[in-house]
Amino acid sequence: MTTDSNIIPSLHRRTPPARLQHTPFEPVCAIFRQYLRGQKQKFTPERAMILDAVLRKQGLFEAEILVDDLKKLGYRASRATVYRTLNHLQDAGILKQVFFDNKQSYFEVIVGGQSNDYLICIASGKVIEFSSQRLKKLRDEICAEHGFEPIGHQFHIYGLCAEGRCKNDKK
Amino acid sequence: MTTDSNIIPSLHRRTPPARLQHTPFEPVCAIFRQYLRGQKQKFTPERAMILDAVLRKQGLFEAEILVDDLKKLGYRASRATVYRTLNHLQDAGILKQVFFDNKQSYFEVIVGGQSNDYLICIASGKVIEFSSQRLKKLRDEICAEHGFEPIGHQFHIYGLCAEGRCKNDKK
DNA sequence: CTGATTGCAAACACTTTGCAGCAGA
DNA sequence: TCTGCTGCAAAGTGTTTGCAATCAG
Repeated sequence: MTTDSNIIPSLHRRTPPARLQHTPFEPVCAIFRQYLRGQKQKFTPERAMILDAVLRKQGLFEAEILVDDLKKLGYRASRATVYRTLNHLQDAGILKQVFFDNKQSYFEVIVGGQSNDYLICIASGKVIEFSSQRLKKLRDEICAEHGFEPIGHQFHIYGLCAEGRCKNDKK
Repeated sequence: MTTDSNIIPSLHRRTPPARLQHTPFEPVCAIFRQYLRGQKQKFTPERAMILDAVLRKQGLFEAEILVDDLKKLGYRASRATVYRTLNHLQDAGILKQVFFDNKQSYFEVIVGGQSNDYLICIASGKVIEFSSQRLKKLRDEICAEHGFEPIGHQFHIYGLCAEGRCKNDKK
């Protein structure tokens, strides 16, 4: 009860330095553990570390960035494990995968299942997140018209932000 | 004026069989030629064949499928040329690239710049296209609120279609 | 103790690129 | 003729997978 070992599995695997110094996360951790239990899967230190790193992110992030983040945090987890865990977190309903381009995909913490929408500036690359009740309502109406049961959605608007408009004046 | 050679460049390049048997397309061809002219690029037989194949598609299609289509049509164009031409068609405003997953991207003829939206069944894989004026209006309102100038958008709703709902009853 | 998990590196699949030869304008 | 285009195959990239060693429950 004194160490965090009752929450986080012992973190000694093949490499020593990796270590979670704190109780990594709040109720999300519980969600993940419950999900894993249901799948007869294990809550390993690697998974704990990855979840911790994920929960530090704001908005969208790439898998590769997360790999770097882990290194910077002093955690150790192979690229393969990161990818595998991201998929699990998605299945657990904690993350959502988002597609913008054909190079890579992005992830976003959703936890509750809320979905965010984006304005993406094609000039500056800036991504503005927004959330709209009207959009959700419209979505449900459209689904109803098509006998479709919505689970999630993504709404990406491509264009120019104020800044991008300036940068792009040549065009 | 009797042969189509005044529209389509001679189709003899390295391999003989490839040949466009007909005037391949309507005004879209003109759009593409004009675009190419503006870019000091050439309207080659390969590009004509690819445009022809593209205009036969309905809805979304993958680049790889198009490569196959070309073979089936008796046209010959290397994979590289197909990919390069798809990019040009996109720049010309004839095609739009769409991202659903991290495996590949999809294309869709837009020609006018209209954008379609999709209901995607996560169980059956079915994709229902729809178009909504209300959505476009809402989009513009949202952009206005954020000082954003919209150029295009994609709206993907994930969920279960009637058929998918049945298939998915186990869940 | 035993099945699940990890790390590594090889495998993958889609897409892009370098280059030498060919061809549209 | 002079750019620009094509095909080929090699290179790129993000992601997945096979496998032996290792660990969580």
